[in-house]
Amino acid sequence: MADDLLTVSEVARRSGFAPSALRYYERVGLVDAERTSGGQRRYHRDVLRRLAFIAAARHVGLPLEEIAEALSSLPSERTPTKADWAKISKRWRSRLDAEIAALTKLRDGLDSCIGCGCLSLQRCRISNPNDIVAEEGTGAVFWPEPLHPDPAG
Amino acid sequence: MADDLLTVSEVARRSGFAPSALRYYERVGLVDAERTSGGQRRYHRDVLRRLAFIAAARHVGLPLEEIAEALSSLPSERTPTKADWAKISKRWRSRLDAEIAALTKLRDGLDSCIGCGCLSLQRCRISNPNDIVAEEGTGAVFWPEPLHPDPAG
DNA sequence: GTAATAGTTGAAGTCAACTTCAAGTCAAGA
DNA sequence: TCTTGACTTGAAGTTGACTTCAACTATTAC
Repeated sequence: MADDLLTVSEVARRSGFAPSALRYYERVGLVDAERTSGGQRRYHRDVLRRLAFIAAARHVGLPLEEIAEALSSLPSERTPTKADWAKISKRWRSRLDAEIAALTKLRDGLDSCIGCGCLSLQRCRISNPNDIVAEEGTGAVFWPEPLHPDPAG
Repeated sequence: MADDLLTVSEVARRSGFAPSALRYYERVGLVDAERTSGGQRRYHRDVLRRLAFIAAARHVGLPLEEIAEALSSLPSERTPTKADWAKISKRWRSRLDAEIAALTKLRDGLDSCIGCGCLSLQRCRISNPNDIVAEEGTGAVFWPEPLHPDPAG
């Protein structure tokens, strides 16, 4: 432990992820680790930053695949620099902005729907996603785009 | 079809949900339907409003269970009134506000984390959820509360 | 050296939210 | 009446993100 590498339980404790999750993340390529001669994992400190990023993204419901894609822009050999992280930050800002916008739209739409008393299903934005346009045969929907993946695949 | 009840395919078309999803929602108690003498489903128009609400909530990643709980405050027999929906709207406003706040915090935290150059893992909010407090033995995390369910149950 | 604790693997299980399938039944128009 | 398309069911399959298990091996403290 005088070494600056971390054991799996230490990483688990400090990242908040279960060891089984860490192994899973390694399997799918989200993080990696060195091995001792005996085959046990030893993590670089950098992994904590990666895991914090993963936790943040998971927390708001983003799928691992998307997270992996973002992280793939980080260099694997050297410790990522500020510029490396800035690139991810920039890309994610618009992603998060979109999510925030969708939620705001839902919240305000819900409010205005109730507030305006338009319970007739005729022109209410929230209560009438496909209904009006159904006559026109379009599949157009009120929502901007699917922000979360279809859980059923 | 002169009747004011809707067939499953019509509801599917107008709500955007697949028939199999509608059956599933019925099984778990999110929607209900009458039956013809032959056992086929016939939906009241009200179901479209319910389904629009479900679609909206699913769209932003909320789990069916939470949606079911919200909908359970609606009367099952009579058509829900403005006041009924207002109750849901009110409860959900704070839920959505929390979600929006979390995303905003993440977005701004990500920005400031990169912006401030604090890549030392010492005091960066986003990069350091558990790490600092780990020494104090707390499991405290930067994030306000889990907004999305653990996919692994 | 030895016990206790921590770690390893692969396979299988779990959960939500559905979809797909097979085998059949219903409803509506010509 | 009869055919065609819509509908029914229960059971099993799917996906993502893990967890749990069993059987075993490493590391560490004493």
